[in-house]
Amino acid sequence: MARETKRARLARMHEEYAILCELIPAPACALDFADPFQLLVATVLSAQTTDRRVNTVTPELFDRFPDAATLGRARLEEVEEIIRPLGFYHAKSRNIIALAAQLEADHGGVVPATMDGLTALPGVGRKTANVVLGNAFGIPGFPVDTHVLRVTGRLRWRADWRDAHPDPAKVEREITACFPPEEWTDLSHRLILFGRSTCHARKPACGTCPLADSCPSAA
DNA sequence: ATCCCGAGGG
DNA sequence: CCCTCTGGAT
Repeated sequence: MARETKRARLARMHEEYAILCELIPAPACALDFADPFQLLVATVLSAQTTDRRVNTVTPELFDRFPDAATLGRARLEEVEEIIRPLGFYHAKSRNIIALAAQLEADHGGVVPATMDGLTALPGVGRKTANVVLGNAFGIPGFPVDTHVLRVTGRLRWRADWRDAHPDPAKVEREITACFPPEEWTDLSHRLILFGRSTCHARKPACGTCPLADSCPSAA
């Protein structure tokens, strides 16, 4: 196959995104918290876990520790007990307590609506920050997680698709340059769901994949 | 077995 | 660049 021109690749990206929009009808955020603080904590907890399981522990967690002031002063063991089913519970408990304490100290418990403010908090990287910015504040962002890295690589949506360990921030810049800001959050979400449901890490379901026709990596 | 909407640390 | 943190669902 001849080398794809930049223009052709951009057209393919938009076509494939349109197909994903049909494939995944409801792009609602699974972590649906109106309160930015609770969304932030829930998003931190969702690392290496499913949103469904996070939602099983958050009612009790936020019933006891509804805000930064209370969670920041929580006993470690008490938090551990509540979030134990998530796995990584020891590290995560320390993380969210430290996060809440820092948030209380630096911002009076109010979640900052900026990338710099969010990523300065312990346990918050660009991925988490972008999720919070998008879902709590309506600020366009493109969360890049392992699914997004894998899927954009396989689809060759980025120039460095050969790189086994791409820089997430670089991927974020590269992909957002190809879509209007109002589509970033939705695009990321759909790529993640697509990666989970079809474009698996080890055994991608190319046989039933709706993008197989145009995917350069399809088996 | 395989995977789960990461981030910090060495 | 690697590693670790962890339990539950499928």
